Amino acid sequence: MLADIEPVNRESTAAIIARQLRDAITTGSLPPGTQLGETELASRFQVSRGPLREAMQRLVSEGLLRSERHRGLFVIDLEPGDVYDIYSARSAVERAAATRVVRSDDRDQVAELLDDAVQAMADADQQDDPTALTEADLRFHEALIEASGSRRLARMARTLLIETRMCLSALQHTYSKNYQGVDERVTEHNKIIEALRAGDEASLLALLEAHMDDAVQRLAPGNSLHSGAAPGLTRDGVDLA
Amino acid sequence: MLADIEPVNRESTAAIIARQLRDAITTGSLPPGTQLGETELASRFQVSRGPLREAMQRLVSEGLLRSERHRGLFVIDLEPGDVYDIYSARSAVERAAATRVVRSDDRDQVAELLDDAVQAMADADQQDDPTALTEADLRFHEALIEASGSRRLARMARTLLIETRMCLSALQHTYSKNYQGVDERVTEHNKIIEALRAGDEASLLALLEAHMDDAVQRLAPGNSLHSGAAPGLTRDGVDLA
DNA sequence: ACTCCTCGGATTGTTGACAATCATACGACT
DNA sequence: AGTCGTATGATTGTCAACAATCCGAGGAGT
Repeated sequence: MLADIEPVNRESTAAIIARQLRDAITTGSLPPGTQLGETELASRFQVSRGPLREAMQRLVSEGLLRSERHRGLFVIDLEPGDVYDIYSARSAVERAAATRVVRSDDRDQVAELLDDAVQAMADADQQDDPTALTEADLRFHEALIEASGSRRLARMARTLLIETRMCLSALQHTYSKNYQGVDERVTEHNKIIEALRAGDEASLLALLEAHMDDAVQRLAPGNSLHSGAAPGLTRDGVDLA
Repeated sequence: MLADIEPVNRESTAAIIARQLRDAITTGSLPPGTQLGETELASRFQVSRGPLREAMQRLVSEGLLRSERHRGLFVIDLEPGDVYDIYSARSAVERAAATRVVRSDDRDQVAELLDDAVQAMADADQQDDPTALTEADLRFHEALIEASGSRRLARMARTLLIETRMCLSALQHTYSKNYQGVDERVTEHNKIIEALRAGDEASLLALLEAHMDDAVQRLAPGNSLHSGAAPGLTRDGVDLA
């Protein structure tokens, strides 16, 4: 009857602004290294500097902004080692999510959601739309994590997926030229869904891990997920900023 | 020579206050459900409400505080399902950390750090000091994560370990009465170190996973990590708050 | 030409005051 | 008695002004 009409205002101003800032970083409106001028942003959001600063502090604690005292807040710069770090963390989070999903009863429903995303990937591929392809790819992983039903995994993944997008934008050149990998990527996703449907946990996790490893290989060849802890400033000095 | 004298002020006020708030939540000075009155806290920190609010927004985005508009900020209440959620997320994060450590060259150094923690656990056990025992236990896991060298894993783990402590405080009764498990716990940790020293990744990960599973069993029997996704409001309605 | 100093503009950090909302107690009405 | 409406106090949300700091330009001195 009168369900889900509960939320009146409930969302704080800082939360709204924070979300918009995240979106701006995600879409590239705020590229890495950008300083966030308080006065300008405040007037753009039609609020005072107070609520804006509160919102920005949220992104600082999420690791999307870095704060330099008396100097300002900047969108983080991704260094080469971060590619590995991000994908390593994503691998952990998504593995946990997959584990929870494959052990649940809704795995078939989830599999269908994932199918949709992969279908969208294939479509985007046929239309030569690399942006849509990445979007669909990430939607796949978002759906997987959301399906896990874990607030904490979802929160961690949100930041990681934004950072993933930042990586992809920064390495766009490397990525679009590496265009031969699309079939492989679609196949990998499909195999994952297959294992999920079959309830084959071991295969599912192995495939997922391999998938993440392939992804990091495509982005930063040489930085394997299997290559020991914290490669740090590894290979070439490609500045991802 | 003149190393590590670089940081002059560099840490923002919000960061300092946020840390203190985290500590207060960790130690139980701010129990779950507590409302954080701004005026009182501000005067206690000797700052205005502005910086305090910024700090609190950080904890909100970390999930340690929950915000109700026009009503205030409260320390989160842990519901029964959260025990599973927290340990499931921790399992993922620590697994990733362990993977990175076992593949690195410093595994022996790390193993020694972990040995210290386990030794402290044994000492605490002999002195019948359950608080020190848990502290040492958590120090073990903190050391493991820090050794991974991943900023992101460390950030995620920080929150999770605080929430773990909240669980332990809330379930103190269940825990101290379950006092028979100490030997088992020490043994589990030692086996983990052993596998790490041996460089046996498969064993290490299996042991770690089993260890986390045992932990959740001790705290919330019936909620297995192997029991499907999102048990949610599972068994008895034990209010962890 | 180079370095150092100084000064001005601009930006961030902090504060206290004001507006809006909530919670509680009290009283009127059915 | 019970319920609804109202007023009051307290708390949160927002703002604009003030203080502190940083950055760059310009000039004096070597």
